Amino acid sequence: MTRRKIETKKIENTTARQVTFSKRRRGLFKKALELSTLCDAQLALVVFSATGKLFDFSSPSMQQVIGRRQNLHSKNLNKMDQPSLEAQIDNSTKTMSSNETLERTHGMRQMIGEVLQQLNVEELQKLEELLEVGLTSVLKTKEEGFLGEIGALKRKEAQLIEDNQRLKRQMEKQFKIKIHAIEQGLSSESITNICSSSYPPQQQDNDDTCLKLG
Amino acid sequence: MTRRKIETKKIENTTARQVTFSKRRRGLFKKALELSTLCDAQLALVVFSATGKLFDFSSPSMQQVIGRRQNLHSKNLNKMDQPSLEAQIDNSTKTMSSNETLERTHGMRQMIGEVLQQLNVEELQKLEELLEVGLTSVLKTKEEGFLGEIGALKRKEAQLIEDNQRLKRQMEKQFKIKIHAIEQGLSSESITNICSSSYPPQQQDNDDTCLKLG
DNA sequence: ACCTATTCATAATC
DNA sequence: TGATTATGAATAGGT
Repeated sequence: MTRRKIETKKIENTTARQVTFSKRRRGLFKKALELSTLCDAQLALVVFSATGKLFDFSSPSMQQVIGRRQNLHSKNLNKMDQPSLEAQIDNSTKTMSSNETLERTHGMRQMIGEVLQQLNVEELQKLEELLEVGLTSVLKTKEEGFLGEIGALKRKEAQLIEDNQRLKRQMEKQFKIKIHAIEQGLSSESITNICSSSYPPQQQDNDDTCLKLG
Repeated sequence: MTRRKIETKKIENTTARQVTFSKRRRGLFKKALELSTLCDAQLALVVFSATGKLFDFSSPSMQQVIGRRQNLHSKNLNKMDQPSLEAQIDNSTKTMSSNETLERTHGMRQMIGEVLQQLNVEELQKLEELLEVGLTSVLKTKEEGFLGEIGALKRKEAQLIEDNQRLKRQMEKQFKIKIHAIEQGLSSESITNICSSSYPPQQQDNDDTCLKLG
């Protein structure tokens, strides 16, 4: 917002967008740090660039800030319908007689959210087995589905990138041929069978495109 | 940063701190929104004021952004080796700044074994249910993360398709220019049917693009 | 909540 | 990338 005002809309030019992203990201993280420092606030900031790179900052730990928010959130949900995690633990503690145990269990309640957040897939699966919960196969299936979709999209992306590069190379060739033809004073052979083309998919999966000339 | 520069340190005066918090919080959220809009970035911002009030913003959903980050995180952890649950808790403890939380978490870790020993069957069953609920919520977060990743890939794909189309249009222009140049020196018959296209589908999804020249 | 005097952030440019 | 700079924004201190 300086040499000229800019409207708050997606920047279409890719390189300009990346440059702006870098600059503004730095600015944003600086401001975030300042806010948390100056005002003693807890803060978590997570940013994914359009290219998929991760940037984050938090104070104190990401787990704590995110966890704190999720606790609040589940409390609010609790007011409405189903009993929250919290309520369930409270309920389970009612049967305990010893204050000591009660307090410990209270601590466990807080711990559960934080610890579970940190488990990776393997450990979650181990825990599931340990608890003899029968969810594993279902969840695995679901997860595999996501992984499959992501894999497919990535392959598609790779193909499109390849196509882009090919198109660019072809454009270069076209230029050269054109220049050559013009320089040579245009012999007819030079353009015989000059074109056979097929194009990458446009919308769904396959879409053939033919250049109409003349 | 205006009538006078301010040093980046906690503002001791309470009211001044609150005023600054309000002003800067607005600024920060505005910048965050701008970054996500201008640069097509995924972004999550969570702020707790010193008084405990929550402010947040995210694009797309908080679950998607946070989940995407956590998926990445556990992916990275998996690349190295399999840190035990214990090791992860130790590790996470290191990142915590608050002594209170640190001690609490430490205590909780020790507690796991002890408490579990003391629980009766009924309590164990309740804990089991509880953990199941916790697991479900964590896995939900994980799923949301996949959705975030899928969304990002789809945008990327759309962008690439757009680029492809633009390149195609440019190529078409080049052909026309070239043909025009040629027409000026050649009979029109010589360029009749100059273009024949073939579309050999190569893979499953995407056609290859190939111009045969000269 | 509103007002500036300043400092800061950053779009355009190279 | 990394600098430079002109300019628009954010905001500290004051009312």
